[in-house]
Amino acid sequence: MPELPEVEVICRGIRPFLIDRTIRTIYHNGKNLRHEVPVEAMNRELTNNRIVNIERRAKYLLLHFETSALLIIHFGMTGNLGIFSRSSPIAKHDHVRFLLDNGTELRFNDTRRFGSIHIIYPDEQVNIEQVFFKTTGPEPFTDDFSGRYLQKIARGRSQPVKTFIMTNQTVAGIGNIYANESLFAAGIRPSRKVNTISLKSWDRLVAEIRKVLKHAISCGGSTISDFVNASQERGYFQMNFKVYDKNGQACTTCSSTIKKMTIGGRTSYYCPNCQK
DNA sequence: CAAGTTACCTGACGGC
DNA sequence: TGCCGTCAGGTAACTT
Repeated sequence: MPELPEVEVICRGIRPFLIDRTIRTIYHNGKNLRHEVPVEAMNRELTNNRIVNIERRAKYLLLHFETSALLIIHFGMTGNLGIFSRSSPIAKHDHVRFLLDNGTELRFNDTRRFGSIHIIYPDEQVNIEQVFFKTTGPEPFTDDFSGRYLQKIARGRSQPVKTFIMTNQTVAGIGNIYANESLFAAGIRPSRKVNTISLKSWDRLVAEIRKVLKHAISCGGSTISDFVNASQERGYFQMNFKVYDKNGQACTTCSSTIKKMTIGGRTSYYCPNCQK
């Protein structure tokens, strides 16, 4: 579920419930995620520690603590965070729960367990960008993400553009849904080789990626099956999908039939008339 | 090195 | 009703 817009929605949703709250107890159901859950380290570093800031970087959520300890959470395909009262029933796949000083709990739920939780120690006063995010590309909304930048790193490569923009080294946060939707908005076929794309098209793609992501955030993200924000409300950007999961349907622009193909192992959708 | 493939895990769905 | 194959928002470790 969570691409950049959904992680941003999670971030904005939990922030008001967590800033200046102190963690009292951490519970783990024993199941590992993509990596081993750092239970010992979390207990030691985060118990009785106050959350001072929460931010998103790429598809990760960063919780900053008073001691400078940092909790980094990735959501994989099905991960999510929610705020619950301590007494509300524990859901299946609630793997980690953080009991706060006001009796509420932050719960990490992840059906498929492709998510991950990392902890960065306060004494590791390293630049997180140069360590944890050293291979992560620019955020889509910053100035270093530009048509010129994409053209430069695409030089000498023959990858399909969809795979290229879904690679987090190229740009952070774009997954399968928003790659498909952005390429439609920019009029570029997902299978198009990156070394055949003009600067003008790269510029247009950058602009459309920003537009699509911002629109999705304003809609509370996309809920395909079960994504909800911190208050258990569904997103509705799926109402605005133009091509994603629209195989066989009429293009909203030209009425041509939307096609489906597999690129880099991921299902891709496009309008054969609007996207060249 | 770039690019393509596979594995990780659970659940939903369609066909038989 | 149930069994089986396929597919799903991601990513990293493989192989080619």
